[in-house]
Amino acid sequence: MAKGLSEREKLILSAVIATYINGAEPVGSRTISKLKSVNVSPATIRNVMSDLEEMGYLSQPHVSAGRVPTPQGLRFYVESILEVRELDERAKASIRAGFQGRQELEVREVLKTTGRLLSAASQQAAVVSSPNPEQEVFRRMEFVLLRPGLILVVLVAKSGGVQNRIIEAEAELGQEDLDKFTRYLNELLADLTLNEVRERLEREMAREKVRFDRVLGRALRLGQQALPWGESGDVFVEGRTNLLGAPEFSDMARLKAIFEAFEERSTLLRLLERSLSAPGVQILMGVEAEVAGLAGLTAVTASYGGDDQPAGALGVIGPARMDYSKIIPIVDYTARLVSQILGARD
Amino acid sequence: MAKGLSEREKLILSAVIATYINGAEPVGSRTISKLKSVNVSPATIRNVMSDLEEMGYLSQPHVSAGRVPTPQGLRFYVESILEVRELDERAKASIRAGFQGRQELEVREVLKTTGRLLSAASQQAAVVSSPNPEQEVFRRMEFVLLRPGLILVVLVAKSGGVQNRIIEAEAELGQEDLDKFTRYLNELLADLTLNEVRERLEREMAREKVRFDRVLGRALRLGQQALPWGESGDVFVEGRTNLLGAPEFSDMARLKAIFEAFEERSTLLRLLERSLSAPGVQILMGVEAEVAGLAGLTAVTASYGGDDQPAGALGVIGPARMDYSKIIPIVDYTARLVSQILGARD
DNA sequence: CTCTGGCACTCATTGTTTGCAAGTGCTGAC
DNA sequence: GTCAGCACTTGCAAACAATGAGTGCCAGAG
Repeated sequence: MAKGLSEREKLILSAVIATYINGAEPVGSRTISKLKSVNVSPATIRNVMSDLEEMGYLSQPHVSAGRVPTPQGLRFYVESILEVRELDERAKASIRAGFQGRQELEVREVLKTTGRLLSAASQQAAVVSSPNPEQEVFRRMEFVLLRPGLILVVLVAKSGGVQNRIIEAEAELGQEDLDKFTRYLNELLADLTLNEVRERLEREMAREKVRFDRVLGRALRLGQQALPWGESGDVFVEGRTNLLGAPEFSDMARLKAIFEAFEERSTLLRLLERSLSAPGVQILMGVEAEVAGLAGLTAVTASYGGDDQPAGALGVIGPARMDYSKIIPIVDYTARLVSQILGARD
Repeated sequence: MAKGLSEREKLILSAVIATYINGAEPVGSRTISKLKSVNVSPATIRNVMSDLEEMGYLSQPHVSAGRVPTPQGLRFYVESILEVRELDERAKASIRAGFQGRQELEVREVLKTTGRLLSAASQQAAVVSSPNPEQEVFRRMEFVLLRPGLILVVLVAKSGGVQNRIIEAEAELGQEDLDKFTRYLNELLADLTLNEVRERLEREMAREKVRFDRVLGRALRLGQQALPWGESGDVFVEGRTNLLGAPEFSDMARLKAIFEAFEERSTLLRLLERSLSAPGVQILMGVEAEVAGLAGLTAVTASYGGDDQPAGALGVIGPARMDYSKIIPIVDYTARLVSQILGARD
């Protein structure tokens, strides 16, 4: 990317962006010249700004307004100029504190808490996806008879994640049968990933068919019914109200579109999945290409879980105009923390 | 309540309210006089309106604007004039259809679906509270060892409701011990309500102390830890975006207050709890007294579960200006439907 | 006694004009 | 290359008039 910016140009681009970030208004040359880090006259700044505009990093809403960074300008700023400092200890402590006493919670609760902390720390909306069920390691499966023909299955992963579902079955099965099934399946499937569980069930069913063992066959069939087949994971969204303050969302129609986009779990999920492939913090600017309603917003995301095999992802969504130098380390730190908390369970 | 309204006054009050409901704007005498159900001149209507204003049922935003119903006017209308017709079969069918194939879902899923259907049918925000855990009937309890000292407890109610939590325990407990506990407790607690479970556990603990049986004592202690102590139920909120369309929420600050109020589960819960005591549909107008952020909104709620012993409540929250003749039967029908679906499991 | 047409009056709203402030681009001097 | 100065553009706010919706009241008809 065009490293061809002079130090002065970088300085002024940063200044414009920084000022824009906490003002949400076009910034003019005079404003910049008054900053103490800048020691040139407004006229000079105008010249530089004009150059930057030609390069596509700034733009003017109208002729006699100040400049506003373009998405491209922001991207360049984030990638080439911004230096991400470590999160200061106080902020870290405050995030950690939010998890205090929560280590013993169920995975879903941990992720919800994560969302809350993330949105509180960033003052933006936060999204957290639940771990990919395919990678979970089987811990235990339990059948509970609710009434004849209706069975509650509880599937526990090693991470502490729990999935419940209710399935139908032959009416004559009693709780004792189910207990037998439970013991059999738990033995058979111990310590496999869900993918392996699936395979193992298939294999065993083929085998049982040969041996013609009715009881075990039934158990295996129930086991199969209980698995989450191609079910996509959950997404937790927290802190949407943080977006309501921002002046760029004073337009009702737009706001509505944004909130509706947040209801669409599947698109959010796809958005988060993008950051599973790469390590570290990812920044998606102007999410417009992907998600209709989120046009003009920016997502800062990171994956959690193992670096090699990430389980899920989390992130922050807000106006393109957000304080990246603060938010990037927040997302980064939170992702590490979540990895650590969930990781401690394996 | 002042039944002292003449037929004509009632007619005009209804007309004003009906017009206001789908216009959101002050309505004037001429507008009313043009309705075909009204056969008097604007001047007469003005006189009547003036009387109604004196009685506190209408008010004028400013001298030369039309009239707007006051909360008192709306209340009178709903209580004394409005006749709630049965929901038409098509609307019923459409709600029922939403539950199709969902009967087998876990309680939480049923309630979430309920919220979605309710908000879709009413075009307002919907709230649904989960059944009061105290009244649930114990079905089964299961301990799963996640790692030494950390135990996942799965508590299944007869209704199919599941509660998971993770508790700490002595590190030396193995899964076999836990299985023993499970069998013992499930036997001991079968078919009790959670309240009774609590008592039973206390009693048994006192007894075991005398008998000094370490193992069973431990089991009982674990059982106690697993119970939801004074945990308030969940509230599901759906369809908040429906509120974004309404013109009365174009004010940003107000909107923010409203959305923040929706985040406050406990206040919503308190709101819903009010309708547990009375049967049928309840209407809370201008929820302001109770919940700060929801000022000027109206809640239409009903309880579900048994009539004598309601389990939870659900409702719709929207601007005071909502189509009560449509919404009341929707809430009513949905509540019955949910009662039926969840009831079928006992 | 009730209803209604007519009329004067009140105000929010809308459109227009005008002045102001912010900001730019350009030019010419250092 | 830097910068002061100046002419020019444009959004925005204030001021003002015109518009129109709606009311209250009065006097006359039924």
